Amino acid sequence: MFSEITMSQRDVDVSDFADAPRTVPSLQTLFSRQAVEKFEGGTAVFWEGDPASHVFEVVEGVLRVFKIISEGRRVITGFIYPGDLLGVSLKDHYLYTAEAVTTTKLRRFGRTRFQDEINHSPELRPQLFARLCDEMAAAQDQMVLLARKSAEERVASFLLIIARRLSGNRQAAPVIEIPMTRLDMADYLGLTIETVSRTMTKLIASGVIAPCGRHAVTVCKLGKLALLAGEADDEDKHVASADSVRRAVWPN
Amino acid sequence: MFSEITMSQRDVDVSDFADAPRTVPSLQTLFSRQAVEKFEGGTAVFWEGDPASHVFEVVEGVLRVFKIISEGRRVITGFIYPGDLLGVSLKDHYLYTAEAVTTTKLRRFGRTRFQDEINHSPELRPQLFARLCDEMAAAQDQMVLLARKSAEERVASFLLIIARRLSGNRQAAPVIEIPMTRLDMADYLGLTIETVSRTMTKLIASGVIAPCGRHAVTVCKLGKLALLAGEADDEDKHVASADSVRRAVWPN
DNA sequence: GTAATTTTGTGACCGATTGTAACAGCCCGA
DNA sequence: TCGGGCTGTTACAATCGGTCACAAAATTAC
Repeated sequence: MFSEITMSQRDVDVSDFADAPRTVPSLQTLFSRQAVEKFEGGTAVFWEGDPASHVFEVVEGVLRVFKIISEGRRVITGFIYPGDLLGVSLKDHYLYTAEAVTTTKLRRFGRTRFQDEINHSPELRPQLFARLCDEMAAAQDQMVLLARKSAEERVASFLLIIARRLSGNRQAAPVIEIPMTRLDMADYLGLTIETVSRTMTKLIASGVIAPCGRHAVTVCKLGKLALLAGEADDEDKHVASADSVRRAVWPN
Repeated sequence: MFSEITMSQRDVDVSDFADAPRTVPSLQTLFSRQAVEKFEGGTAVFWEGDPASHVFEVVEGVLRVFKIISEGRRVITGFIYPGDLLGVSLKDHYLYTAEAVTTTKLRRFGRTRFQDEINHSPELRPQLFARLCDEMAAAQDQMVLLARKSAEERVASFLLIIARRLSGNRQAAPVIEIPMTRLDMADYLGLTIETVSRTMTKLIASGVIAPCGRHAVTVCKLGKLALLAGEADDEDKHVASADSVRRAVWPN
């Protein structure tokens, strides 16, 4: 049984698929033969509790992945972008609902067949593993955000997260597309729409970002944004890693 | 590169190690040859940012795994119990600090050698995968807790979580040992020690739990506790899974 | 193209949780 | 056995974000 996981591509190079038809198999090549399916915005791909029959690769569009707890409280655990995998799981049932935010194109793969392919390929396995691990790291960052960050820090963090997603994961792009609604942002950040709205207004007023239509902003002061997001404590961490005194010794 | 993950045993049967010396290799057998190391309470096993040199198996005791963000804000992402793995990662550096809560006994394994063993064993791989997936599911539950649950729901959820850990994962034991401090609980639940204290007092006053020494409580009304934890919405989820109309069709 | 509906923005007020502080209880060593 | 330090508890005030209400803008429907 697989646990339910959503995996982002992150550091996997997509180019080796486009350029080299018969070199090292990648997770992209695995899906490339499958038909592309289209989901309109607001449509569910699968629901929490459904039998976990397939694994998906996002070709185009953005999805939200969420859980509902009693009486309309919703928690979005992540947004899924092109190149990401969706529904990778060892469990028999999906642990969350996946819904298209924008019109989305997906490729589908039978769960059992997917597992077989992964198990039999020494090249694919580490790729899947790396994605799992990245996903776990992202989940931990999200826990930090939800547990200890202020409303302003959360919104700033969110903007940085999607900025990095858009611009091939490195160096945030100047213009950030925000396809999701304020309610999506709120449910992702553990806030209300009003607070998200107010905080966005505040960030605009302080000149950190500038509105760019309804569903996009321009980042004016990237450094300030990163500072507001609470990412300014890297010195401590490097000191920690360099401090060999505090490191555990290996008696073996 | 591996992401940083902490893995719990959950549904892995430990007995096959004790009873059958030479049958299917398990993650336990992998570590069983390694020397046991002892860490006093409050001692760090490794620090966030340290080179990720080893993977650990907890033999005895409880550990906390946490990240620090600027000026003393700490987030505990998980507690590690006997049978759990610690520090499994594809990254070069640990993503969090691991510290003994109580006096702890660990077995250590070189990261590279661990990866090799996993890669070469078709039996071990799914076990590790299953743990990763369980860990991911737990992380998502934690996100739900931090994003949308009230102080009372969080504390109730916490009590249930550790109750299930203690009693072999099924059916909470009547007496729950709580080896961690209020500060640990607070940093795990995204609250302050005062709120944790007040909420515990409230749960005691309402007769849901009863104090049992300083670091343990007796669960008097398990059903009420589960209710307070916000776990009473399973009907909805089963309805969702049965409703095949809403399920995505497979055009292939 | 206009109306209906949804989404977003903004203000006033409210409430849960936090911060501050004082105190009580426990553990440990002197 | 007696402090000293740490952990935990309780009370009260402060605050951040939530709730409520409504207006404006955007999107969709007709």
